[in-house]
Amino acid sequence: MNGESDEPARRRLSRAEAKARTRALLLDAAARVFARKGFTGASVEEIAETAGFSIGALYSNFGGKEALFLELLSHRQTDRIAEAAQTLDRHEPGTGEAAAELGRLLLDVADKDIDFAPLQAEFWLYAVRNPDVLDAMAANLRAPRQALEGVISTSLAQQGAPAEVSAEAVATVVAALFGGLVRQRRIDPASVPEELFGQALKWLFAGINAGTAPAATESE
Amino acid sequence: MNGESDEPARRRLSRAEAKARTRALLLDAAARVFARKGFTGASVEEIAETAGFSIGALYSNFGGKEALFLELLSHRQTDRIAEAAQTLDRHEPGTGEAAAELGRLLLDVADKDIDFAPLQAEFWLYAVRNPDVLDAMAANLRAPRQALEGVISTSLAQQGAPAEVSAEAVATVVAALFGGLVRQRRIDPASVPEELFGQALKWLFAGINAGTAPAATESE
DNA sequence: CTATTCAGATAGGGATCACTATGTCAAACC
DNA sequence: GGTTTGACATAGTGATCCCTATCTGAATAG
Repeated sequence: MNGESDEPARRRLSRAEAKARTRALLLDAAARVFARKGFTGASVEEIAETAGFSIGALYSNFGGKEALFLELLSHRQTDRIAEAAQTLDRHEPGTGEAAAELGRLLLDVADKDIDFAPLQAEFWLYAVRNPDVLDAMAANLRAPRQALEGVISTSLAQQGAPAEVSAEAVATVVAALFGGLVRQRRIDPASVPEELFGQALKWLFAGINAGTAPAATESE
Repeated sequence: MNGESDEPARRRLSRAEAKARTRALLLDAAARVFARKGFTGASVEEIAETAGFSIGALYSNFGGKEALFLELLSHRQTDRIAEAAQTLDRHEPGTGEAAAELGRLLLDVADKDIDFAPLQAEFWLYAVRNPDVLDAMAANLRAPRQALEGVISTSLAQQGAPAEVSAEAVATVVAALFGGLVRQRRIDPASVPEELFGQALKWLFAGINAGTAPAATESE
């Protein structure tokens, strides 16, 4: 956009910089307020106030409450899944290291980032209630899901898992388990100790490999 | 068609019977509307109208919108978990029969009972946002969770699983996986085929049994 | 049959909400 | 330096919502 912007020491923010900053602050505030009050429960006034701006600033940067929410839905949805994929990439799954690190990740998501899970739940509810948004959401999720799938596919090959085992299926199971455990931990933390997620993954991968040799009752 | 329990041949409903009927109809309508619009998004007018009554009828039977919601939260929360436990009780887990039946149960919950998962999500969000309700919800979930735990405990013993494996942990994993897969199927049905839940459980239980012999790096 | 009770209907009040019209002041431009 | 532009603030509007006060008519009681 700008051709001659090489000035390092700029004390005052330019117009575009200031606008970008307010946009980002409004998005952060919106994420917090939507997570705490829900989409319908959140008011644009509270969002603007939380960000330190007025309602006018919000409507100057976004089309409205729904547009602001959809912006979050599109861009803040999938960070944590990619994180899990990277963690699995660094260590081989089925080992104690990967299990321990994934346990820590689950605690981070469930306990530290307390707005994350409720916001995801709001996204899911909104998508389920608005079919057009649902398609967009499924499309957004496909990329990080495939990243996870790739990592899992590699691991399965390394471990000598049966060829019939679909990496996509395993990725879906891992993601569903992660989300389910995060939610359960918010209700009853004691029932989801730090090691549980890693332990479950150990069981899962061990079971996949164990399925190679023995004659199963079913042929699929 | 008359109830033979009390007075035979009563064509008109007594006062108490009519009131109980109205209450039940209002609760059904509330479950539908809350699931489709969310707690804040649902209006008492729409709930009353859906049930075929007026706003006055609603306030004559319940303390208000929140009381109505909490009544649902307390009584309609845990039916499906108990169902899963019964299914697991009829067949041994790890077998094809149990897997197939649980797959069918998941499809029922995800596809047929389209209001179930959104309503559960609303319950979860409300509980997360209201700590006192959260405790009550955790207490409500404990009973069916222990039923599931009991079934799993028996199965683990039958299969000769390692003694260190906690039935509570496995029950938590199974429940979290179930919920996670139901939600994922609502977003992208193709990614959660009918057999996936049963397949994942097969893997899980096979992995638990496989874990008997080898020396694990961790021990707790 | 008359009186009483009460489930449910109706109407309205007070508050909140999303959004808009308009104003203001500093940055960008000539 | 004067003009224009545009980011953000302020005030107001119509709609909606939860809840309450009041009313009606039928089921119960005497």
